Amino acid sequence: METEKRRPAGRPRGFDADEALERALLVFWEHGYEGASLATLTEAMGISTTSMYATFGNKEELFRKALDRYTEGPSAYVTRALEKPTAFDVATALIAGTIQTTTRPAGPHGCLGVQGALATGDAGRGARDLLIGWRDDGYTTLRDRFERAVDDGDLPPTADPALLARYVTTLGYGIAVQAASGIARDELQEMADAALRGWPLL
Amino acid sequence: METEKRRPAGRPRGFDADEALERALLVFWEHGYEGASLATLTEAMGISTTSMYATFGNKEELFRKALDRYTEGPSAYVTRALEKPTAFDVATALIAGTIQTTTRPAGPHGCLGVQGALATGDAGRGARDLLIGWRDDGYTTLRDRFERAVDDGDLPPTADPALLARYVTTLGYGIAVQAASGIARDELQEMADAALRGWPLL
DNA sequence: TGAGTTCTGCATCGATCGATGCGGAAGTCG
DNA sequence: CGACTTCCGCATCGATCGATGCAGAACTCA
Repeated sequence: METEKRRPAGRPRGFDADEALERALLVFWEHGYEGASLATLTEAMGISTTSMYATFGNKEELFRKALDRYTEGPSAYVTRALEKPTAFDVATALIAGTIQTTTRPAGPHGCLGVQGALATGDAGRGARDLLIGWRDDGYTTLRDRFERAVDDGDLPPTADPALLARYVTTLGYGIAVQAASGIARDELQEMADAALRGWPLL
Repeated sequence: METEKRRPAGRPRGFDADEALERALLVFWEHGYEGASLATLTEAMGISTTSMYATFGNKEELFRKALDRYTEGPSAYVTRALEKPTAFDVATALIAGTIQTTTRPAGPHGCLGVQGALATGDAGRGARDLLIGWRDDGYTTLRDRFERAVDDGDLPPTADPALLARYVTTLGYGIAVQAASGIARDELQEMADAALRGWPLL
């Protein structure tokens, strides 16, 4: 196979698409899908609307790609947390990661997966449904992880993986809302420590 | 004082302002501040934009009044919950009320105070800040209630009222997000029961 | 009845929304 | 070089945004 990177014919792109997407992600994260206008987005990305449409398709596709980048970037703590050895460690790392990510001193407060498009008009329905699916994927993955923990004997047989996953995600979404309101990181972490003290809620 | 209701001079209003506000509330609740256009609002209210502006001021004022109506209507369970005899009863009633209100079979799912304007553009900043204040008021009132519970000996002296209030509100916001995603009422209630099993988180 | 007040239907405002057409610039090829 | 491909700056599209001017309708007063 040709690993050789041949430059494609035609005029090369005058900007870094990855960096432009990162800028777009930050705008969507801070203002939400509907609150982020094309003008605001393209200005932050440093490109014209023409280049944006040529490179990313349209606003909804741009949002979709920004969400993917969010999942693999700021939200990568989720994947790492799921690999922790015990269910308790998973839950603890998940909540800690949520708090860290939603209260970064530099960068938007809150979670893109929550505030990106929670309630929208017709124009934002695509983004809203996309985020509903995104959140549901997170829940399902976490539930599966807890089911495995029951099978492994890490969690007692009486534990309810679906309930535990619902609890942890609920806590995470609630933290995201608190963070969007500007609540401090330390206060949220103290609360979260207490919230997981009764784990696994039996 | 004159209790006699004199009809004001001039042409009387051709619609019920209270009912129009209720309709507007439902639209804001479902689509959020930015997602609710004037056209959508006035169509649901059954009046013209002229009448809307004459009666309610502008879109932001309309939202403000809709939020007040929300507080005294669908969200009135908060006031009732705070009057419960014990802190545990307060927390339980608060969460149960949240679940009931955010998952009404008829009517929008979720909480206006959360999804009304969580992340917005410049145009929605007023509504966003209004809701931040609304949520903060709820937190403060709840914290005060828990402080009273400590003073009364209802909660142990080691209990942290601020932490408990932060926990209950976080749970409530998380439930609101789950409800906006369409999660069923029963599942949320089971989860909430388990979440309050460790009360008061010591 | 006539003066004064208020409400409403219609038309429309400038601004912004997301999205596109076009022609020239900037490259890779033979 | 000349042919071909791609990208970008500029202008602009129709639709919708929130908001208003105006004239007449509908009412209370004296």
